[in-house]
Amino acid sequence: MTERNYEGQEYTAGVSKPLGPVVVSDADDATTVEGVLDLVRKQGGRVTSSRRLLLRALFDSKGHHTAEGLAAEVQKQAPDIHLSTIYRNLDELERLGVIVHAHLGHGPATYHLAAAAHGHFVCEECGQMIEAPDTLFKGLAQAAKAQFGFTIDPHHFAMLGRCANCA
Amino acid sequence: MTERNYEGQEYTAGVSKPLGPVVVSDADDATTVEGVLDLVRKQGGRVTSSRRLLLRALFDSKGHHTAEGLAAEVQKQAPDIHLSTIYRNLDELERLGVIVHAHLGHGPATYHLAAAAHGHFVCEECGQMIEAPDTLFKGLAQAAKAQFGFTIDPHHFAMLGRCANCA
DNA sequence: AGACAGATACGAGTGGTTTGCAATAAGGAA
DNA sequence: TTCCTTATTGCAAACCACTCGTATCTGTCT
Repeated sequence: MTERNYEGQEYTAGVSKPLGPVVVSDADDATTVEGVLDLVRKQGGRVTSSRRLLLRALFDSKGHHTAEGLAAEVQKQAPDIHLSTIYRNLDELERLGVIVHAHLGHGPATYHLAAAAHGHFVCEECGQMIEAPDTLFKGLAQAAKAQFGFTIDPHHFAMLGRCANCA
Repeated sequence: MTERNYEGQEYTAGVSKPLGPVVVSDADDATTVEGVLDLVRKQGGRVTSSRRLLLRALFDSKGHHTAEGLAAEVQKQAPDIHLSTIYRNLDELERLGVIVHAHLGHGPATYHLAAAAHGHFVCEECGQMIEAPDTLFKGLAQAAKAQFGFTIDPHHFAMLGRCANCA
């Protein structure tokens, strides 16, 4: 079946975790802001306020965020944080496997937590986006594997088409 | 970002069409350069040399072409033809349904004859591109339709993943 | 041949992202 | 605590893939 091809570790799906007071978590627990920051530190990275604020924004609203949107969110707390810093941190978090980005159309990329990875159907007419469970791609995954030895990653680019209303 | 080679991929699947000598075709026959030019004229457009050269480039090598690649090809014959003219003509030809464009990765879009439309699998590692017959997407199409009423168009964005070698 | 609209070359602008660099600051050592 | 190293930041500029405004040119119709 289709799996993440991003170089991250495994994530248990659907875990929800109280944030609570800032307590240093014990392990490689990438399901909280502080857990990820531990991971960052462990990889030789440094815990900075832009990093923490960015993670906060990502964890607070687990939807699809553009870099610009995240910057705006972060800048509510710290207006000096530059868009290029956001991009660099997003790259870093993606490298660590904490987040992934997807392209839903011709606009900017969108970022979300890797744990919430899924496919996307986007209507070419009205732009409506549907989050598609991986099970839908099972047949395609098998066919691609059988015919070409190709392992699909259905998360990265949206599948375009027409939604029920527009078709 | 890894370098990708969209250009020069061979056209393997689907319709293959003899070009034959340049003979003005009789009807809406979009399978030859002159046939398309007839269509252009019929739509109120004008037959210009950049249009003809661009079509020649598209018909001569039926692979995936970037705008830049096509410009280079056209400019071999007529160096003054500007990239913006290529873009405007590609738009026009797409509007007429003669060509389509696809996004195979993070680089520029690629254009090819609409008659040869197909899905694409692109390896995230090595960039290899596989042309996927539409039949492969049948299961996904049915599932998307059944679950969301969504009609997929599997041609526009590539399906990323890992090829047999890189997996 | 003349008129008119569509097409062109050129250059400048745009959106989204990346990069070079000097200044700053995190985190370990002393 | 202070020092040191080097990761990170802010800023400006560059970058890529287009897109657009405009004056000029050229098919096409008459």
